[in-house]
Amino acid sequence: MKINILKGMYDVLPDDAAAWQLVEKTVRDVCNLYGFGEIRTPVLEKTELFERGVGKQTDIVKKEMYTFNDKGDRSVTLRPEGTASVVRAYLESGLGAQGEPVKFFYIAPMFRYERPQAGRFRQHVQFGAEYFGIKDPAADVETILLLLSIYDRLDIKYELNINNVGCGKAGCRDSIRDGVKKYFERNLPKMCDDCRLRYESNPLRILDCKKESCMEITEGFSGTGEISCPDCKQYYGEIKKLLDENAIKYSENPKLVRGLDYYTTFVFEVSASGLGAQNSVGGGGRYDSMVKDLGGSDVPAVGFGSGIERVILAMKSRNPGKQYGTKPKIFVVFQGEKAYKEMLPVLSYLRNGLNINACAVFGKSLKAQMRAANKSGAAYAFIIGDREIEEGRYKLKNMETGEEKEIRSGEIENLNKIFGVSI
RNA sequence: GUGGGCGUAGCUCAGCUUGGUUAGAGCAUCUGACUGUGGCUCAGAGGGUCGGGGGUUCGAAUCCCCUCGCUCACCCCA
Repeated sequence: MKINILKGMYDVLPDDAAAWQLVEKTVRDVCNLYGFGEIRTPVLEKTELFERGVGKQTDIVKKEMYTFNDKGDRSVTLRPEGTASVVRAYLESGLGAQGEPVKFFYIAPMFRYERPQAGRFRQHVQFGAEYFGIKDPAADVETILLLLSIYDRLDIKYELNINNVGCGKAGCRDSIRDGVKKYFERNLPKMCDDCRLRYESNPLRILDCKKESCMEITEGFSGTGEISCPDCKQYYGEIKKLLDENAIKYSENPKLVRGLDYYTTFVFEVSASGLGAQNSVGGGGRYDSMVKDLGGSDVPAVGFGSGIERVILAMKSRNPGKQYGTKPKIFVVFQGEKAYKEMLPVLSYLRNGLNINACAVFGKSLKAQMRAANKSGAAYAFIIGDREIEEGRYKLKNMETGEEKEIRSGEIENLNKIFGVSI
């Protein structure tokens, strides 16, 4: 009986792995340039970490977590998002104790129990960055610059949306919530069932409703930022000014609300095309109260997360058919018993001695080996036959032009010079 | 959790409406033409529990019921 993969999971096969490696390398390179250090946290954490960090009222915590009891009867959860774990590690490591800013990045799998669809999985990999210890609009903008630099290098076309969702202080968020409720109060009978529920549980989410009837009503809403406290307004205004000064294009979306409760004042979302019904490749914002909520001191922070599957979808839709993998340089083919014995030593020498990407197949006729060489896309076929061995030479065939040249067996190390093979 | 679409060869699919020889095609694979040389062409070959179970029928890929899976969308997110 064949066992197949779990719903919402996928295997990355070699052809795709090349694209993954490119994304991962780009993330590491750019994060290093920006002074963010890699952090690797466990996949499994105490359930409470996410309940407190992400928020008990969020969909993620309420219905999407892979939660179970371990053998010690502790409730544990497969990480559904990156920030809470990083905050936990930040506190546990004591790296913030000197009061210096701390900058982390990660590339890590996340788990959410949802119904899969295009661009959405139960296990997906996010890269993200978290910037602790500085509350200054420049830090927010620098974080955005980091994310957009990665997208630029990967040749993704994107749009940046930003909003001010207010902070937790001095009734700021509360007044926004009240303002939203007040605005929708009269129209409530005309709105969808979901929104009527949201009105009580999480009024801000009404702004995000995609039902046409609700959107029409939302149209006239001034936006969350208008109602926020003076501090938030000022901070948000400075971010916009810095974005302008740094020539970062963005759209203000006064209705942008993120599904995670921990964001304060500034949120952003980056959208791209080619992701099915989804259009968000990455998002983030400021979360100035989470460190304290998780038992630390009052440390401000800003960060983002971005889904690698969606990044790759966006890359592919922008460059259809592009190959990210490498092809063998030399395909070694043989004919005869003596040649068979010489195969592995020759391959080893090409690979380990000359550092050439070399391949071969066994148990096939010469013709079949040549077919395999052709299919592999190798630049050269290196032909070893008993005849060649007796005469102390090999043949090297250019697979593109069909041209064949000879090389004496003692001079393989001169492949470069003799044939102009670029290695 | 809700709703639509789809499960036939390794892959992409036709056949199903109106049940009827050994279930097809393209691509891929293998072999040969070319006995030591790939791509192009031609000839041939292998490969199927028709997702699974039950029912109707002389007869089911085809009709009915159940079930499993995939997929897209909603909700929400990356």
